This record gives sequence, structure tokens and C-alpha cells, in this order.
Amino acid sequence: MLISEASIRSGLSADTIRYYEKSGIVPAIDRGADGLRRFSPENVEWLTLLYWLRKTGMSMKDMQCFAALYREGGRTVSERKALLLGHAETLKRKRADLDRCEEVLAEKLAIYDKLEGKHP
Amino acid sequence: MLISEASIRSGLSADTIRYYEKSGIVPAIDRGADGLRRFSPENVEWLTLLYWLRKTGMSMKDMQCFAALYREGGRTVSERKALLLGHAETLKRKRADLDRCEEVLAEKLAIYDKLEGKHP
DNA sequence: CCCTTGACCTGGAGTTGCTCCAGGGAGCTA
DNA sequence: TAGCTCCCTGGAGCAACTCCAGGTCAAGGG
Repeated sequence: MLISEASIRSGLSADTIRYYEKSGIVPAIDRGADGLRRFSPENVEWLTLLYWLRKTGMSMKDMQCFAALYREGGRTVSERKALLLGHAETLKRKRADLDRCEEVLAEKLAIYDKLEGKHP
Repeated sequence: MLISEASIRSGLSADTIRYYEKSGIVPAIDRGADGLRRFSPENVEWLTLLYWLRKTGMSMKDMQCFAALYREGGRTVSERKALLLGHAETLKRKRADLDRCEEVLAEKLAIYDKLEGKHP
């Protein structure tokens, strides 16, 4: 499939996909005779994973590391597992941040409610 | 208090605080006779709020908007409320992203577990 | 009294991770 | 044959910091 479809399916913009390919976190995508990229379902699956990792705050550097391990093959499975488990910890911390922010917002909103009561 | 203490208390780096002041999302901070910034507890409270808003993804533009409303005084309370409620919605969406990412990670990890079982 | 140390100042360059754009080609269709 | 759409590349621009050079001032030690 072409880049536009890969973009829709993965969630990444076409520009971002090309940028990721340049950066080496996506393997060099096969080209058709016309020079256009042809994405395989595996390519799209990889892009989708990257989409979620990036969306939840993994750095390019870590994704590059992950991609490098992936390229090395089955020998690196446990390292990749560790990396993903590390990211799962990050998710926990992010959730705690959201919780705390929600509290802060609730306090502020309570104050604003009182102010509105006074100046209606 | 000096900027280092304001930094510790708010969570923002000194550089970021100065940058925010330049950008107008923090009011011009009073200076002592020595030319150094002196932060009031109110300043720190504001910085702390900004810290949480920023940390959970509010853009500078929105924070500038919020700051502008704040400067206009009590007349804008309901607009500020709306802005914070909007951000609370953002938090919900972010939490959904974390949930989805966790699912994706769980799938990948399950696959890796199987692979490890085969090549122990 | 002088000198070092440390916290702060400003202005500006560098970084990350995109995003947009100019300029150009290939294929379809009317 | 022109117009349309989709793709390509290289490079500029942007957000939100972060770091650094070069300078000021106050306090403390020798």
C-alpha cells in the first residue's frame, strides 16, 4: 500500500513516516518501479507501535534503540521486553501526573465557582 | 524568595521560569535592589499551576490566553473556568491514550513471552 | 582589603520532533 | 494535451525548552 494508506492505518502523518525512515527507526521501505514506497502489513504494524510509543512520550532515541534491537533479530527479545516494560512504568508515572493535575484543576475550579457565586 | 527556590517549589526550571516571564505567561516578577527576581507565594502558586498544565500538554498559546484572562481580573472567571474544563477533557483523552498504549504493550509483551519460551 | 565562590542576570545559539513548502515527476482521464 | 492527484526530495520553520558565554553583585576566607 502507498504512504497515504499507511498513514491512515498507523496514525502517523506521511511526513512523520518519511522522517522516521530517514532517522532509521523504520526500516527502508520497499519501492515500486515508480519509486513510490510500498508498505507491507508488517511495516504498518511497526508504524502503529511507534505511533503509540511516541504518543505516550517515548523519545526518538529510545525508539531508535528499540529499532536497532529489532533489526538484530530474535537474540534481543529479552532486551526489547525490558524496554517495553520500562515504558509501561512511564505510563504509570504519566497516569499519576494526570491524577495530580486533575486534583489541581478541581481545586482551581472550586475557587472559581465561589467567585462566580459572589459576582454572578 | 529567589528563582532557585521558586524553581524547586514550582517544579519548573529557572530557565523555564525566565522564558515564561519573557513570553508573558508569568507576570513581570518584582526585582530587589540587586536586580534579582523576588517571587511571592502567589507567583509560586501561579508557576505551579502552569507546571501542571504544561506537564499535561497544554500549549503555550493556551497558557498565554489563560494568563491574559487572569490579568483582566474577576470579570473573566467564567472564561477561565471554561478553559480549565476544556483541559480536564484533554486529560480524559490522554488517559484513554495511556490505556490503549498499555493494551498494545501487553500484546507485544505476550508475543515476546512466547518467543522467549521457544528460544530460552 | 582583596580574591574567590556562588547565585543570579541577559542575549543568543542549539536541540527535539515534527510540519510545511517549493520544485519536480508519473500516471490517469477528459 | 492539459489538468488533477498522488508521490518524491531537500530544506526551512516552529514549539518549547535547554544550555552557554560573558558579566554583575554580595558574602566569606586569608
